[in-house]
Amino acid sequence: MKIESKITEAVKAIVEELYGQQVPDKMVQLQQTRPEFEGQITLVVFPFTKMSHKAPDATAQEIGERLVEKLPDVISKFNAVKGFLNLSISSRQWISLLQEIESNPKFGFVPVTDESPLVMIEYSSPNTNKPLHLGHVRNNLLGWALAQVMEANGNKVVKTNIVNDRGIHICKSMLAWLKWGNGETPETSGKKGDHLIGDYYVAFDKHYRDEVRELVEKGMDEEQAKQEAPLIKEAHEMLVKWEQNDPEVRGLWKKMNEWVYAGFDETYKALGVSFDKIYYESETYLEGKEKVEEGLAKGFFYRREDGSVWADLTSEGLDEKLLLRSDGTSVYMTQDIGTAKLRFQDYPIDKMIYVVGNEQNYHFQVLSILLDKLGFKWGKDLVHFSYGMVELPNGKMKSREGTVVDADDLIATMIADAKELSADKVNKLEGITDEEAQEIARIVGMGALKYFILKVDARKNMLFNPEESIDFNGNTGPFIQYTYARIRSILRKWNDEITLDEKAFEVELAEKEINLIQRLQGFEAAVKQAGQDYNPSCIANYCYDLVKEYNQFYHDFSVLKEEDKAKQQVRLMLSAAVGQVVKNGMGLLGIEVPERM
RNA sequence: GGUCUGGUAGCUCAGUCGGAUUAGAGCAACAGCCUUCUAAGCUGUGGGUCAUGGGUUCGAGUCCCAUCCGGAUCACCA
Repeated sequence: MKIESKITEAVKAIVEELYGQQVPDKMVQLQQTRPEFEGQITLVVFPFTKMSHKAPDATAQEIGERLVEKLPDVISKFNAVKGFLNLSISSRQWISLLQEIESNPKFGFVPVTDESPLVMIEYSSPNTNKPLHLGHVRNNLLGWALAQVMEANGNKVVKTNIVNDRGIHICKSMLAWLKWGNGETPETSGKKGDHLIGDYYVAFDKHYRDEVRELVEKGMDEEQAKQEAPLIKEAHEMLVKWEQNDPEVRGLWKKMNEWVYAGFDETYKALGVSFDKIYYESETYLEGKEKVEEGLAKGFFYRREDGSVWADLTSEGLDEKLLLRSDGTSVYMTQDIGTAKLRFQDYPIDKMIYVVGNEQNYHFQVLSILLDKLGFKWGKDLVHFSYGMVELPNGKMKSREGTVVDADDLIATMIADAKELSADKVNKLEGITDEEAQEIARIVGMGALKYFILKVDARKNMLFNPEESIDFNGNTGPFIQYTYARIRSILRKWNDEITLDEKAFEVELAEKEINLIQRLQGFEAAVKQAGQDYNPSCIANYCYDLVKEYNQFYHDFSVLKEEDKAKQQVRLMLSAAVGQVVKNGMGLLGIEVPERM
């Protein structure tokens, strides 16, 4: 049993004895004692002063005396400062706690059982007309990390992806390829499939803008020119053919999408993300209509004179929302309803989490209400895991202006940088093969990228400076990985020494060591909080704080050889436990930790 | 304009449920530390009106209200 739980229970009993009142757990506020005071755990007694009718310090004194009587093995002494009751915990307690942490490889995780709720997480959700960029990277990393966190909190997790594989944007790429592609394929061009298609999308846009400009020069209104340009008309014709299942168009569409998927798979693999179930919009986009008709029949929605179907959400404080166009075709919202329907057929979903940018906050607010009205039990409290945009120093990323950061380029750059950096430190890594060096560079480069993105609060917009932002010093992934590698190095040399005997329990622990154990214990809370707030960033910051504290401690470690055996064992155990927790924490973020670097 | 969201050091970011006369990291600047398990590290110095004003209370960066500034969104686009 955790030390804090023991204390919490004892305090509750004492308060009842002394003041005759039962108090809830959360009224017993325990925190780490400030370094300038004696003790390790502090009870905040202010909440109890109203019951005791005594001054804060008198109340603290009173509770302290009873605590020592009640838990003599746990609390060695106490002191009261104002309303703060500082408790000194015996070394024996700390060391057995350490032992618990070290011996449990799943420390901090709640096991998943048959009764666990099923959480579905949708993330990534790319369009198939262009390669992934930095914004997608943030989405993918957050989605993956969140899936890990939810699982660590004892949920069954299904990771899903809805691929937007149809629509006018795909037709643009297809058309451009037909016109100017000369049958180019990923094989003949040597380009990754998604980049190849992306290039044709750009080509379309360029020619299209030329056409629009020409029309405007001839005196046409710009809005009209955008509608009338031959290329866009042709693209629309292609879309109509696609919807009519024209074999030729469908064949081309299929072929080009396969190229894109092959490209995406490479990027996903490099990012270390995967999915349990992929949905394609081409297969789900018609599904929503049925549900809308159902809602119409039940009177949730209404039809206007022109035939379009709307939901009136003004009573919810929102606007009216279009669900079916006047020509009967579906819109974005309808498709999401359809996808929800299919998903619920496939899985007994208890909770649905959508990892989608904050630009769609309104959309998901509406979707939640609509799904609820349509009878999805998880609709009302679906979670829109809404993350902020990634900004560049000169503003936002805009594909049209060429200010996007391509995911594949970024990954390659990070790994190359890591390799270059480690080349300077090559003296440390004598005797490793090129393959090993490459693998370490991959782990470190990706670690830097992932940590950089995940350490920031997901909700906030973040700034990404390609030149300066990613650093391998300071609060970074490599710093944490480096510490892990050093711990592994220590353990490789000393591993046999970790066999805690009875004598070790008598070791007097230094302040720093106790702080570290307390921090290790805090991992559980960090995981729990990340699950509650749907926010992986607190895990990242936890890992950093832990490693930072360990690193400071590490400098006193050199006396190890001269220390007595028992103290060595405790310290090695402490290192092992830190390594373990770091590995668990980074694992939740999808960041690998290297054995050496 | 309505709704949502953010504002903490020159820059990028933490800050748990409201807790301790002194709000933390990193980067950048300056000064130290490599015969001892990895210096991608450690130690020190300087740098703050927690946007502004009010309120709630034993106590506010944290909660409430107002104001200022930024961002998103409010399509028969996805």
